[in-house]
Amino acid sequence: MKNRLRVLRAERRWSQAELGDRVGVSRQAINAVETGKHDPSLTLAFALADAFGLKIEDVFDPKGEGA
Amino acid sequence: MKNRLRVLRAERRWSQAELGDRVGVSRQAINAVETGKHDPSLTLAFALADAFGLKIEDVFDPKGEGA
DNA sequence: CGCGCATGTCAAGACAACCTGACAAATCGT
DNA sequence: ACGATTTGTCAGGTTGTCTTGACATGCGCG
Repeated sequence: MKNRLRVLRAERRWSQAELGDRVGVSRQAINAVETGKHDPSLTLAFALADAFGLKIEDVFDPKGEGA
Repeated sequence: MKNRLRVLRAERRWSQAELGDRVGVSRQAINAVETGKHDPSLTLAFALADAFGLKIEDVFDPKGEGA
């Protein structure tokens, strides 16, 4: 599962810790998703998309090019 | 996490087992998501949305009214 | 009635997604 | 150079997602 967290976060100048606070998870959880170690839960994926004002499909990519 | 699986499945006349086959999980996993016992993984959520030709946001609702 | 199919549910287990707490290394501002 | 922040990572533990296998129920069909 690819994601655009690092870019989206950089655009807003948010640290991993700040994003974690905003969506209600630990900074380690953000790091693990961002570096591809975990896939997020659906709940967390919704929270992350919402934090950036985007759709899940605009943040996460299940493969390479889908939509 | 609410979802429209039962309706979408009924529209296509698919059993839980058939949907499970289509997305690559057991029928019990489909049942558990459909009856609200589990939230699906993000990977499964993408697979389910894809099976219906919809976006995740059109199948799952994190609460009541979001987008 | 007897059969097949769909659904709901339980149990036991494997593994993934989270947590807290800690430590090291790179970067940034002053 | 120094201190503060950020990121990456590890350990150990809890909870959630999914698996197989099993059993009961309801429903339509012959």
